[in-house]
Amino acid sequence: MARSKGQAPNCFTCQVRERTEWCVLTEREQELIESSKMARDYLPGDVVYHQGDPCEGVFCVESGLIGLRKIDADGNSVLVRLANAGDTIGYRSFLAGESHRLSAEALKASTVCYIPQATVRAFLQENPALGLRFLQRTANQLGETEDKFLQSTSLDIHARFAHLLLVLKDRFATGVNNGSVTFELPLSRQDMAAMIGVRPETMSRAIRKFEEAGLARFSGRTVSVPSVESLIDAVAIDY
Amino acid sequence: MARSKGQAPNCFTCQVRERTEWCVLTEREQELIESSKMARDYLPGDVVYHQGDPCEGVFCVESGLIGLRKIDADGNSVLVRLANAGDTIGYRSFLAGESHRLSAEALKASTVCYIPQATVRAFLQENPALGLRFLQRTANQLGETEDKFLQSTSLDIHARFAHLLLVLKDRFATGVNNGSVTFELPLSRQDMAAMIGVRPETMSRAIRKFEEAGLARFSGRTVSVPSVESLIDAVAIDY
DNA sequence: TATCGACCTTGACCCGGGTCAAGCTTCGAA
DNA sequence: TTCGAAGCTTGACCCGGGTCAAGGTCGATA
Repeated sequence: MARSKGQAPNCFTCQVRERTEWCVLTEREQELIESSKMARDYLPGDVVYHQGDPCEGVFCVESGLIGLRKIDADGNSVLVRLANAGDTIGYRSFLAGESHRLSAEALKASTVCYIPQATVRAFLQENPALGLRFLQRTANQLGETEDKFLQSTSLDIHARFAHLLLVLKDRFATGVNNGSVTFELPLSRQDMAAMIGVRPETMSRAIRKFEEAGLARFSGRTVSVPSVESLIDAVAIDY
Repeated sequence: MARSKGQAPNCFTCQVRERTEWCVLTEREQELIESSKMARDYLPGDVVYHQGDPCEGVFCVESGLIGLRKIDADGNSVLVRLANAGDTIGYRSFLAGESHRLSAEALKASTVCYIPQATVRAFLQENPALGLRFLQRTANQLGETEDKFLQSTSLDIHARFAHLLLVLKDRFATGVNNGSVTFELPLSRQDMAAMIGVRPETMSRAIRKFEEAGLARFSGRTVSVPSVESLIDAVAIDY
């Protein structure tokens, strides 16, 4: 499981602070966070929190990659969202005043800071800007999630898969060479399958189709997309 | 289309004020809203705003029922959410700083107040409590929408339909007589079909199945559910 | 009162993708 | 170095629900 880190990371030197919701805090408030937060390292597979756990604070990903997943009664796990460095997680449940609806699990080795409930609550009360940043973030995610729902009923599997690849590309591709991209998937096939709402068998078949169509090449977790344009077309066009 | 109302409603006498996010405003702030807002009446079918319209403020439903729908490229319309008296709508796009992603249309005769952008923006900046209320609301909806997505891939049509009926019952049923409920649907079959992600033909067949199974009786837009228990079972059990 | 257009229902057909079963690959542990 | 478990792939089969087409119902308008 997770271990405490040798040298604790520090919010002032945190590489991603500028890109988080917390950047609107004053110097004094940042000091407060610094003194109340706790940082830990997680290895792939380590769990940050379990769905159903009471929500006692929020977590800020300093580095690595965290997967948020829902596990249903039959044990099927669905990857709902990915959290990069800079993302704050667990805040939805915190804000809604519920226990965690999702589990958070490290997909890559990660460092995550824990910020206790009382600290967050106090900041939200006194600094409207922080709440507004979270409000904006939550509103955006709500829109995205609504779209995802609409897509799941209106688009067929191939379109959804193409869309997923485009999203993953934006997130994980380092560079593009005249339309062609290669990147490393941080996900198992099963997770990808669940993300677009299909069975693993169907995911396999979709991958084969994409290879045959020349839309993408898959080798283990490495994907290369010769033409991003074609992928974009595949979202819309039924072939 | 919409007409101005003879006697403008007033936020102080507004029947639903206590149940809205706005109830955290101070007396002075409520006066400000009162002076900057505009109320209108809408008849069924009237449009409050269209998807794609720039978002220039938020709307608060004083009475009636508003449907929020998404219309895709092929003209298919999907009812995404219902807004009762007391609900504020258009705030998601406002908060995310986008144009409206959905259209709002009166399903029953309704009175809706318009609160301009500048007013809302000012309140959010100065009164953290208002932002927190919206934050809580948005966080809840995000959770619900995520669940809806998960259900759309894990539950079959009958389970989803049963679930929809339970939700509509909670919203529109006036009373329950020892397990049996009768209520009036404010929706067309097409809208119900779109809500659970199926075609109208499939909705028809599902209705027939439910009648045959004795789960519910449909007559026009009137539904009666002899046993709420059985409906709840139908969500989980595959029959 | 007749007509038109939405909306709803029903039947027939078909296909996308779920299910089941078998074999393969990979990787970690003994 | 082998073993076993988990994950991935492939094939065969089948069924839920989409699609197409043909009425039916109802309310609004002339």
